[in-house]
Amino acid sequence: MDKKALFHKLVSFTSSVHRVTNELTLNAKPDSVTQVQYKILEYITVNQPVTPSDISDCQNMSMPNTSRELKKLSEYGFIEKMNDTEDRRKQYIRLSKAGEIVMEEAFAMIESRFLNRVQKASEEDLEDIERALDILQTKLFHQ
Amino acid sequence: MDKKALFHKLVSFTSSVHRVTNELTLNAKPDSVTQVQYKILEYITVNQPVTPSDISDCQNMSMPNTSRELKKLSEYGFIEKMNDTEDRRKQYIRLSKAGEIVMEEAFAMIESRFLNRVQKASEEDLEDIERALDILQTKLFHQ
DNA sequence: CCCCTTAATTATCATTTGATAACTAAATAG
DNA sequence: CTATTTAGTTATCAAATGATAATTAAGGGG
Repeated sequence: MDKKALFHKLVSFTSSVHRVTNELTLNAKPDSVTQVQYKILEYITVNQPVTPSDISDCQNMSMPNTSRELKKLSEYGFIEKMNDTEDRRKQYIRLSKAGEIVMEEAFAMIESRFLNRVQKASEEDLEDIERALDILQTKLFHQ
Repeated sequence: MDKKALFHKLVSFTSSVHRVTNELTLNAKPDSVTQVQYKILEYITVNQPVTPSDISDCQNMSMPNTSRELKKLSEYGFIEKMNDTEDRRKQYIRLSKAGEIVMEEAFAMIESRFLNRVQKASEEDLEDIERALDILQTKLFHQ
């Protein structure tokens, strides 16, 4: 296998993924939060509960900036902070009820655009897509 | 096929793609350009020649901002603008020699990280990956 | 020709994001 | 018990990005 060719295929693939992700999520984000804040909310939604350090690592932003954005999200009422009972330096962050509602709305919009995109796909196509997602997830985009 | 389940699979998949892309491209970008400028260079690299309007559409940034960043990239000597001979409003943009060198370096770094990531993959795995990329590209992330 | 549209530019301003230093408080190692 | 490390915060500044209005120049339809 020509790994160089595979690499180039990956490059144009990721570029497509980014473009389509942009299309699907366009304006899905509520106006009340910025792009970075939305990314944080998305991360929390999928991984909650998370600590500020987790967010800092995974979104690669510095702790001070992470802390600032979390403070805003907390002020807007989209997240809740809880202290760890064992290590009192740590916090656990979850979506609040309002945060859940906001993210459900965003995801509903994204989902409807996704459905639109696969509208014409046959049952077989969908199964191919699912298999392909699984393969790439486990063999290439793991961890 | 449960499309809702497929959608959720897609969500975590795209999140993985973004995470891995971040890992692979971390610090690959030359310090001389900003994140947005690098994204533009990447887009030009893969799709050249492109017009400012193409860039504006695909990176969804406004024309004024696109124009500003292209001007900077041009001043830095990374791109070249050529006029369309038929429609003299249009421009075609390509990487300059310097731009090619810079992007080759960036891609070399990304590629070596990619190779590292698929180091342990068998020949069969690689073929699976390639097939999966093709399937998703044509059936889901097309256009 | 005139009007409307398209492609791109310039200028300007507000907002977001990134980076850094200095700090508090709790845990942990010696 | 002290020193160091870890988790998180606050404040502040600089830079990057986004948004908008006004402009130039060319193409296209009537």
